[in-house]
Amino acid sequence: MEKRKIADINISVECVVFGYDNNRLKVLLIEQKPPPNGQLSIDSLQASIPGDLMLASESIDQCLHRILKEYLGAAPEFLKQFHVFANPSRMKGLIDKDWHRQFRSHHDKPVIALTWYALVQMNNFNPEIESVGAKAIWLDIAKVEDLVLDHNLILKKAISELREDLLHYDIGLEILPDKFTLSQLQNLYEIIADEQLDKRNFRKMIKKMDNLIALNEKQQGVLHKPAQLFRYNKVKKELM
Amino acid sequence: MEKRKIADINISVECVVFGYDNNRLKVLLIEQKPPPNGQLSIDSLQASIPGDLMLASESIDQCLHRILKEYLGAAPEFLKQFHVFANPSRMKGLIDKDWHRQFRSHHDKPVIALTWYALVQMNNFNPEIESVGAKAIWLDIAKVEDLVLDHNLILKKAISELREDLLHYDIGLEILPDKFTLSQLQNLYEIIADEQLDKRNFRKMIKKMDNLIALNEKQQGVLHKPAQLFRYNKVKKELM
DNA sequence: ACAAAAGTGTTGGAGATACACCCATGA
DNA sequence: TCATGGGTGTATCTCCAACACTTTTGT
Repeated sequence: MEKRKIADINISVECVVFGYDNNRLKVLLIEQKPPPNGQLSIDSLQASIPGDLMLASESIDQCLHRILKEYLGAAPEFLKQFHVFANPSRMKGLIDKDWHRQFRSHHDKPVIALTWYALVQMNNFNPEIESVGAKAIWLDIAKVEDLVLDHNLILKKAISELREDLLHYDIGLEILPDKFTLSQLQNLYEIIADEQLDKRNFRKMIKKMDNLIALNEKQQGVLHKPAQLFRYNKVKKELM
Repeated sequence: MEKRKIADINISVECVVFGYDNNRLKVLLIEQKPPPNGQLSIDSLQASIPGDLMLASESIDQCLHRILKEYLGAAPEFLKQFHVFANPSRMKGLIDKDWHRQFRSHHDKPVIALTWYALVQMNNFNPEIESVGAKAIWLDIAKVEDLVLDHNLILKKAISELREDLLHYDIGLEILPDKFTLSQLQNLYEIIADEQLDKRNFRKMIKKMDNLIALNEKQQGVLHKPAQLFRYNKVKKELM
């Protein structure tokens, strides 16, 4: 084989984590804290999607789980890889390069990002704690502003992937609290599908699911007729 | 940031190229020729999917196009990225390692494969020529045997991806010759979907496509009633 | 005339859509 | 008693699936 120079690049793993609370679809974002040594040239710190470069000691999967452990405390059950971001211009601007040097690596190697999205029940995870050097926050997806690098694009693509997956997986099982009302479930579907649904038709549709269980229990403390609570009968499904 | 060792890996780009001929779905495979210096420890050379490591001088896209140029002579119009193969065991066996050292790189770094599939009109490409050090052949997908590394898995995943995409893209437009009969089109759909279709229902379905044009032309030299020929009205579609 | 594939419509059923009123609770 | 969201059934329409015979050509 002729002599040739193989590309020297880094791999990053990024995971868009979705949660649901108070009738809003939320995404987990990381705000880095400026380091004490103060070498930082970035004025206003933009938030990022949880992620990191893959380390020499780990596989892709291990890297993904390390990231989730760090920011969520544990790995969610629902994880799906959805895209590769390899556009050379994804880390072009000076601010992006500063951010990357500061929080990821001093190398200037190109980075190819492998991206997953995760669905979590927000009450089972408590990332509101501040971890070392970073703060995790849940933000309404409608209120996300400028993120670092191409993370807005990654988020956008994750949402569109989630939308496509809406009818293929039991999204509600993964993201709703253990007990929920049918209106909550419908609201979740409406947010993800980005369209209004007819209440009666929606109920006909979801009542075909045989893993949806009606409980002998009702909402409490609401200003109207209390809704019946439901839960999912959790059956493990295989993801690819 | 603490000191930490970033993973040192290589990226490979692999492209499963599908063609259609004589009522058979075909895939382009590469048979490497043993090099003259004879350092090869591999007895029977297995075929591989066209691909290569990404080089330092190129982007992912450039790498993909270099590979397609080398084996096809040109880049197909339809290209879709479909998966990332990063399982550490994908290059585990001794034969795999030998093959990789011989034809890809002497490094023993882990390789993450980014995979595309392509659809081509076989009569517009002529890869039957022998390029330097390798021979390209079209093989009926039903007759593919052992490939190198995890390329059987990559092919299998490509086929299942193609199957899922069958109803979302005009597969026939990309892969059939310019003029074709409705029976050819139906046969193509049947091979990909792996099920028999009803002729009348199929025609009802595909005649909804407004980019399918009936020609004033018929098949020639067949032993039965000659079929009408059709073509697609090519309208550029955007892939993601 | 025969062999071989081309070409062509209708019907029934399932599933999706559209739509409006009464109910239970807390304030 | 009022405000709020919870809960329910029917009629229509659209789409899909099943199904068989006639036509045109070459030999």
